[in-house]
Formats: sequence, structure tokens, C-alpha cells
Amino acid sequence: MSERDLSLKLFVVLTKAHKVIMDRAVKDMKRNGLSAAEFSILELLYHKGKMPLQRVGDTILVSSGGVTYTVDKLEEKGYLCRVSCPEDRRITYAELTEAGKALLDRIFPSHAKKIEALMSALTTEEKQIAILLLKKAGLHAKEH
Amino acid sequence: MSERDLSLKLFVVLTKAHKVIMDRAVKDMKRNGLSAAEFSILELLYHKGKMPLQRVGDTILVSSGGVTYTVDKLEEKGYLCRVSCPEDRRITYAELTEAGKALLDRIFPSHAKKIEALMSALTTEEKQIAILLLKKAGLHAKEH
DNA sequence: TATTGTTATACTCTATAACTATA
DNA sequence: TATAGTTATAGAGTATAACAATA
Repeated sequence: MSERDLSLKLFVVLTKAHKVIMDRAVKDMKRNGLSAAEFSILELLYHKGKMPLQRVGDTILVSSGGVTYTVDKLEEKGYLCRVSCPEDRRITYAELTEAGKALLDRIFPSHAKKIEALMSALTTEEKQIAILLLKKAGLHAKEH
Repeated sequence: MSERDLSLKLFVVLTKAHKVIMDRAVKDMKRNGLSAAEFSILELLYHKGKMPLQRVGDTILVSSGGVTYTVDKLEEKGYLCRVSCPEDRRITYAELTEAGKALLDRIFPSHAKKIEALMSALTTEEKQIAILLLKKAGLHAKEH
């Protein structure tokens, strides 16, 4: 198989694996009334603490408009709040509310369990290799 | 890092790599006036020949309603046509038209080149490994 | 001038399920 | 009854770019 065919094959397999895995994960998130983007933001704040909206977008690869859209929804649901930055008044932080923290305390463990089950076809070493390869491929593609 | 954290990490890296790579590939398809789903179907028929609509959906992981929607668009654009099966009149084939074949003759090489460039961070062996791991993970997740 | 974030528009795509025709 | 495909509906999400406020 040529290098080109190998690349096309990888593209197809990546697309399908992502679709199947994401589909299952999203069903899990929806049971808690959250979209994938909503869950990503909550999870990010849960693990990294409050963060400027722009950095949220950079991290989960969503446009500024998209961040506003999703953060609006999460604020309406009471899971996070916007906090303005006193030093630079252009900046707004997103920060989990108590309700947001409580939600993630409740749902994150089962989410993690679900993801672990979805990935359980791979051994520890295989996961480490996959992480390495996907990270390398993703970083490189970003510059194209 | 625990097995669970490793799985979560893999999920995040898979999501991001897919988003970046797909985003670039889609831009390329859009330059030819095609969505990702439209391109997938044309590419499938280009390489595998005419195929029942249901098999199209099974292959690219799209619902029957989604196949109808996308095949309608491709038929409007003149790139494929529906052909009914005489042996089993429930079945409809999708088949490329001459215009569809001509389009893919024209755009497929540069598409393949683009995908190869996007994947060029990985060596031949790394691509083979990534294909294996993603296929294994995807197949397993399908059963959950 | 550059950056942060919001707004507005329009559009594409998806999910869902009911439905028709055929086997 | 089961399968192939269509239709209809509604809604979610996205892209894009113009915009306001601040640095």
C-alpha cells in the first residue's frame, strides 16, 4: 500500500472511530442534559479552575462565537458564571458555580467509567502509543 | 497515570486530532462545493462502484434519513443517480454519473495529496499502527 | 491598532419517528 | 413481519463577519 493510500486509510479509520466513540460518549452526556461542547467546558473548568473565555475556546477548539453560545446555555442552567477580570477589563472568566461543581462531582465518575469501557479494547501501552500518535498528527495538521 | 485517566486522555486527544484534521479536509472539500458527507459518498462509489443506499449508510455510518438527504443533494448536482434493483424492488442503488466520475477524476488526486500532507507527521509504520489501534478501538466501541 | 467577547444572520446538518412499498 | 427507503418536523449547532469595549 502506498504512502498516499495509507494516509487515506488512516483518515477513514480516524473518522469512523471518532464517530462511533463520540456517538456513545454523547449519548452518555445527553442523559445528563448536556451537549458535547457543554460537557467539555464544564470538565475543563472542573479540572483547571476558572479560565478566560478565549482560553476556553482555544483549548476545546471552538470559535469565540461558539464559546459565547455554549457559555450562555451553561449560565442559564446555573452551572457556571461569568466573572470579569479587574486587571484587564476586556477579559471575562468562566467559573463553575456550586451547582456546577456538584453536578460534576455527581456525573464525572460515571462518565470516566464509560470512556474507560469504550477504550477498553486497547491495552495500557496501546493507549499510550495512540495518544502519542494522535497528538503528533493533530499538532502537525494544525499548521496546514 | 491510571488506566481511567489514560482513557480520558485518549478520548480528548482523539477528539482534538479529529477536529483539526477534519476541519482542514472539509475546507478542501468545500472548495469543490461538497460537504464531508457528500464527498464520502462520491468517494465510496468511485472506488467501490454502485451500491444499495442502505449499504452506503452502513459504510459511512449515516442513518437512512441522512443518506436520502445527502443522495438527494448529489442527484440535484448531477453527480449520481438512483437506479432501482429489478430483483428486489425495495432496493435502490446509488451510482455515479459521468459527471460524477469526471469530477472525482479531477479532484480526487489533490484531495489525496492534501490528506497525505495532513498525515505526514507520522512515518509509514506509525500510520500502520495508528490504523490498527483506531480500528480496534472503533470496532469495540460499536458494541457498547 | 490589536485583543476580548458579543451579536446577528443564515444555513447545514442531525435526530427522530412515522410512513410507503416490497419481500 | 421484516426490510429498504422516504418524508416531515423540529432543533441544535456552525460559520461568518460586523460590532463594542478595552488595552
